[in-house]
Amino acid sequence: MVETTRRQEIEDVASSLFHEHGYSGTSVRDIARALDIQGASLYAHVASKQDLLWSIVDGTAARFEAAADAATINAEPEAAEVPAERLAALVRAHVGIVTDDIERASVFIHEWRSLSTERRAEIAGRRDAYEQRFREVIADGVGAASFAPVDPVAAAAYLLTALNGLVAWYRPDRRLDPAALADAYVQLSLQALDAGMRAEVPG
Amino acid sequence: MVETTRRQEIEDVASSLFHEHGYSGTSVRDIARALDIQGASLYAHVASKQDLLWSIVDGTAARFEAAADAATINAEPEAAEVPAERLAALVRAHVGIVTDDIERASVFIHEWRSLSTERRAEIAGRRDAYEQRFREVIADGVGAASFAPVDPVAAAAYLLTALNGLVAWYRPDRRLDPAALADAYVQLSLQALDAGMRAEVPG
DNA sequence: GCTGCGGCCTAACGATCGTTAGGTTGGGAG
DNA sequence: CTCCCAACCTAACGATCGTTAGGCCGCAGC
Repeated sequence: MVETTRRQEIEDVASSLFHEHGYSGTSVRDIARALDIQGASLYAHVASKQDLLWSIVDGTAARFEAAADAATINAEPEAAEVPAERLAALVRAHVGIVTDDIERASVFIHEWRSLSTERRAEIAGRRDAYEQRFREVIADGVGAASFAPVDPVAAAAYLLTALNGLVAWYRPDRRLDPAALADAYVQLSLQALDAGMRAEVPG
Repeated sequence: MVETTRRQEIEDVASSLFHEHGYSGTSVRDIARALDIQGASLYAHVASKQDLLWSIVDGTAARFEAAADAATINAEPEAAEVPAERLAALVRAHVGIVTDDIERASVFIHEWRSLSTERRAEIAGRRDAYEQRFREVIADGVGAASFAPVDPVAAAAYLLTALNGLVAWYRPDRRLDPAALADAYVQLSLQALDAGMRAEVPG
């Protein structure tokens, strides 16, 4: 059986509602109603509505970061030197986190702006550091002429917003399961940088 | 001199605030404060807060549709048959509308979910029809083997969310003006479908 | 059998929400 | 000079907001 604490249930329900109606579009009483309890009863488990948002955003940020860490480390040593391989691993990791829990990912991607000033600043920094990983791989690939010459900042933003856009349309179904989706998104992302044949015909 | 009605001013201010804090995160009194008037005074110009959102969303939807119409018509006749050219025109038109008024575009892209049920349904339909244009061009290109074999639904969603993602990060500056940005985004989008060399080496 | 406690309750607080009602002002048209 | 009308005002409405205070209940451990 699955051990699910009440706090986790609350965060699940909150993620779902924040995903559907946004943070300011969701009231504490809305969350409570979905759990069949009174609004005030939530405060036995949660310090504030902000605290709830922070738990979801911070936890999801950590999962993105951990997945990116794993993607850059676990590859075979020689693959770590090929920009296309490194980028493919980053894209696959990102898509994996998104499809694994669309609602939490959506809250992280869209609702972090509703955080308090200091927390919003922290998340902004962590997001920038995360995006920097993409910029560096792209810049490496451009430098090695295995990618087409593109502005790494614009290209990284292009790729990441495309991946994040998944939360706006993807729903798990049989026609396109998460594995096939990840394959398609890796293919599109590598091709966007004109990777693939370039690596084989240098000069 | 520019003829600016009070109603337009209000919509400008509302677009800016909806863009920054979201529809439910913005109060009528917030909008009024930015105009240096009282909240209740807004109702001399606006039927309701929802009406304001609808004006912005509906108007921006119309601008996207008109730009896509123009992009598919005004090209030279022979270019209209080349999927890569048609897609490039669609991408350039879309990026143009976004960069021309980031705030309104952002409200259209993100806040249409806050519309009332019937209006949300209408916009959902128009968005789907708009996305369908991308799907058809992609399917044509795949069928003609000028694009790599990809799922047109996933590819169209990938492209459109990448373009829409502009509102999350792009700010007009000198380093990357709208024209250069559009060029970069057209390049990335065409390459994502592996267009370009394929058209030259058929079979 | 008592204690502790997680989990939930009702009642209420001050603030803010979208919106309505009714009145005042200033400048342009007849 | 008079009239009109867009633009804005103050005051207030009922509803809902996030949150606090204080109490009740059932169950596990000593």
